[in-house]
Order: sequence, then structure tokens, then C-alpha cells
Amino acid sequence: MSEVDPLGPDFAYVQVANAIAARINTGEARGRLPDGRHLAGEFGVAYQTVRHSLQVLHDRGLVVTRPGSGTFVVHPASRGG
Amino acid sequence: MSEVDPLGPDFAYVQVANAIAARINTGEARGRLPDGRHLAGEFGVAYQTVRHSLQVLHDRGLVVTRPGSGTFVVHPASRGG
DNA sequence: CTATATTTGTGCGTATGTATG
DNA sequence: ACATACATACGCACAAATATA
Repeated sequence: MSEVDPLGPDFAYVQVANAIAARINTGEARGRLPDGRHLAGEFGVAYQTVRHSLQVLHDRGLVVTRPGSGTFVVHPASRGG
Repeated sequence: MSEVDPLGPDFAYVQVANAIAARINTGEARGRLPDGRHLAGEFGVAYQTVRHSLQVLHDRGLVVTRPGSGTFVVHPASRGG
């Protein structure tokens, strides 16, 4: 179970972003992330919301995305700390 | 090693186009290019992606394609004047 | 002209990310 | 936050053009 709480203190996209970030930090998520539509179903949100979350992670330098390919976790070493 | 970088800043078809253009400029590629499907295997992309790349090179005037025959590098002299 | 091999060209479906309403 | 349309990318199969025997 990984659904967000619509009444939670944060917006849905923030909750999803934090959840994915946690997976990256623990090493649970490496390489290519599951596709956005799959994550949307997992978190019980719309695909666009997941996109918003990934944009946040991209802004933090945690992931990079490529059309037609997927979203990839940036190596911790490449993040400089 | 000639495969495209899935984390690269450019699309796969752009990376392939630039790689082939570099070979043409260095003279490594002359006459007829390897067939598209061979290039696809070499760069680790789909044939359709190579087609897209060759379309870009054709647009730059670097190559010409003849159906059933192959894709040929345009002579530098023909491009420079 | 027929047959075969090689190479390019096209269509369909599917996965994934991007942009807009 | 949601739905829709569009671009990039992959895989497969078939058609068309060319070269060779």
C-alpha cells in the first residue's frame, strides 16, 4: 500500500515525490523507475500528478527523464553528495 | 562502444545522427553507409530511430538514400560549393 | 525474364514522456 | 487534479527497389 492521503498536510504530488525520493535514498529504486502510469495506479493519483512529482525530483537532481525511454535515477556519486 | 546514452541530453535519434555525422567529417565513413538495421544494432536503437537519424543527416545534406541500394555519403566537395 | 539476396520503405501496435485544455 | 492529443522509441512483419546470378 502506497496511496497518498488526499487530506494530508502536503499536496498529492509532494507526497508522491517524497515517497519516490525515499525509495531512491534507500536504494530501493535504482536505474529506471517504473513508468509514470504504473506509479499513478500504485499511488492512487492521476498520471499528470506523478509527472508533477517527477519534475520535482528532477529539480532536486535526483532523476533524469527521456521521452520514449523512461525516468532514471541519477547515480548518487553524480549528485555530488 | 557506439551505443547511445539513455541519460544523455539529446534524443536517441539526435545522438545517432551526430555520431554518424562525426564519422563522415573524419572521413571514417565514406561511400555507402552500413545498412540501417546494422547501424541500429551497433547503436543499440531501433531501425525506426536510425531512419529518423538518417532523415536528419539528409536534411543537413550529408547523405542521400536510394531505396533498395543504400545510404551514401555526399562528397564533401559537393557540399562545400 | 526468373529467382534469390540485400537494403530501403511502410504500417500496426505498444510503451513512455511532453504539452495543452 | 484530470483527460486528451502529440512526439519519441521499440518490435515485428510485409512491401518495394536494387543488385546479382
